[in-house]
Amino acid sequence: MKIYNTLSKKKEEFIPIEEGKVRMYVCGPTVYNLIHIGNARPMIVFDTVRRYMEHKGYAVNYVSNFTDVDDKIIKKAVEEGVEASVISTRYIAECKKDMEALNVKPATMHPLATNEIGGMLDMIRTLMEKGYAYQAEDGTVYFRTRNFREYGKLSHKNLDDLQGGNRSLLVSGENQKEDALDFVLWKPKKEGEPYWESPWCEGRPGWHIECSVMSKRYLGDEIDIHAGGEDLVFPHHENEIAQSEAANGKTFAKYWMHNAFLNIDHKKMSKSAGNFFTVRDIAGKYDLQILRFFMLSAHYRSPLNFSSELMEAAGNGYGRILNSVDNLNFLLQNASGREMTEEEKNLAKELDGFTAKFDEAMDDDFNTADAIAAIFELVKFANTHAKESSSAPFLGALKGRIVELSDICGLKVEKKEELLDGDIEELIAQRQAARKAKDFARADEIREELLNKGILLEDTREGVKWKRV
RNA sequence: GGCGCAGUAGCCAAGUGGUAAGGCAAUGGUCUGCAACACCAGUAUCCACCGGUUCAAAUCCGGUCUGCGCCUCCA
Repeated sequence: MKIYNTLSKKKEEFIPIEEGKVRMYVCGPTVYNLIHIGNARPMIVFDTVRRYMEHKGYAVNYVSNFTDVDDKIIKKAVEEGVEASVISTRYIAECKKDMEALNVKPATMHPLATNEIGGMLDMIRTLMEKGYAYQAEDGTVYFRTRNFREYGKLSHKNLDDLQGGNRSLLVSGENQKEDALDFVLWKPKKEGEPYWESPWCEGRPGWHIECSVMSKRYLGDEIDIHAGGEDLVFPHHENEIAQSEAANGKTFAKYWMHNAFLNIDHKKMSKSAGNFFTVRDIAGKYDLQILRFFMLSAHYRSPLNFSSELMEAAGNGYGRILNSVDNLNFLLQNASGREMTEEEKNLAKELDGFTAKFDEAMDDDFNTADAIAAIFELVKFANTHAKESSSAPFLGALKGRIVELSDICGLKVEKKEELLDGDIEELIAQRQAARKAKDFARADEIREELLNKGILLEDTREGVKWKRV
């Protein structure tokens, strides 16, 4: 299995630190509002990475935080006149609802920054003892960036270039810093803000320290994979590396994975530009499984544009898979339980070819677009070979394989059993009678009536099928 | 200004040295009372443009144009 590592800018063979186990940390959202569809991309992508690794037999310890102390949360709390924790608790609950609807598995552990303050104080203390941090007059604790020799190794930036780019910082009043590149580990509280006691001042942690601490606590000093959106490469992940490696004296993470952005009108989403959708907005218009399918239909390291046209197309494509499974279920209802014929046995053997293509795609840095192509080829194979006369074991094998591969992508392809209302069954029977009597006008009238109730009829060789639309 | 990514059919999107996957849309056909679903068929002599390397390039190198991202909170 190969993974593109931002650190080396190359695809590298994945070798876990501990055989059979994967320790993985994914930076989670700041919970000051409903999550937007851009937040959903890393959730979906890295959930799929996790599912594939589990499919390959790894025990994955997957940790993803919620940042629940932050300026934006405090601002919202002030606006509503409530405690910051009221805001964060509310949006963590809403985020979990969205994740479930996206079929994103809960992490092994979802730590909260505010529960980890003690660990942050310990790490900051260690950094100060080692000379990597210092306290300014106002109590702020800064990381001494120049002391970490490898600073810039992830984002491939040169310290002097950064110095130039940040020139404005030097004159913006942060002159208590020794160096413009230094970043905050701990900052003093402002009036009305949540705060914690510390050896330096009553205050709260900087943004970067929480991930270093939570990763260390739940996964250890060295982990296999650290992941997040590409905008986190600098400064967030770069700073995490500096803090963790300076404090622990060990390599922080072996593989760094970053997803590209989800764009709207080929531009990054932003509230000010007005091109901004929450996951909840989209859920009102589409099944969120379609959003998941849409995101996996492109490579995670490529920018992906979002539009209603593309969602329609994705919905149609995803519907093709659902339709195939639905058809197999329909055939299975009356299929013979006899053994597979020789011909069926030979066809069943071909199923492994689709799995091989799927695995090959996923092994190559999680090429979900290619993996989904393999599922489509499998769907076509199933549609071509599944017949009314097929045996139940054969049909079951076809369906099982589609469901298995789709499930690795986190795509639900089997509809729940739904019972028809007695009225609707009666209408279908009336339409069949009308058709038999060649009263097609009446038959079409009934079909139209059912369509208006959201029931779409299909007359197949095997009988009348229906589905909700 | 510095660093980096991308440009493949109407649309989306794989493919990174050996002669263009897959999906959506559209067309013709089979099936159907008609539809829908499904299946079959054809559909890019060519991968932004210009030059170069090679027996061979969409794939490597150089340049041009265009779009985007990071350097500041951000998935």
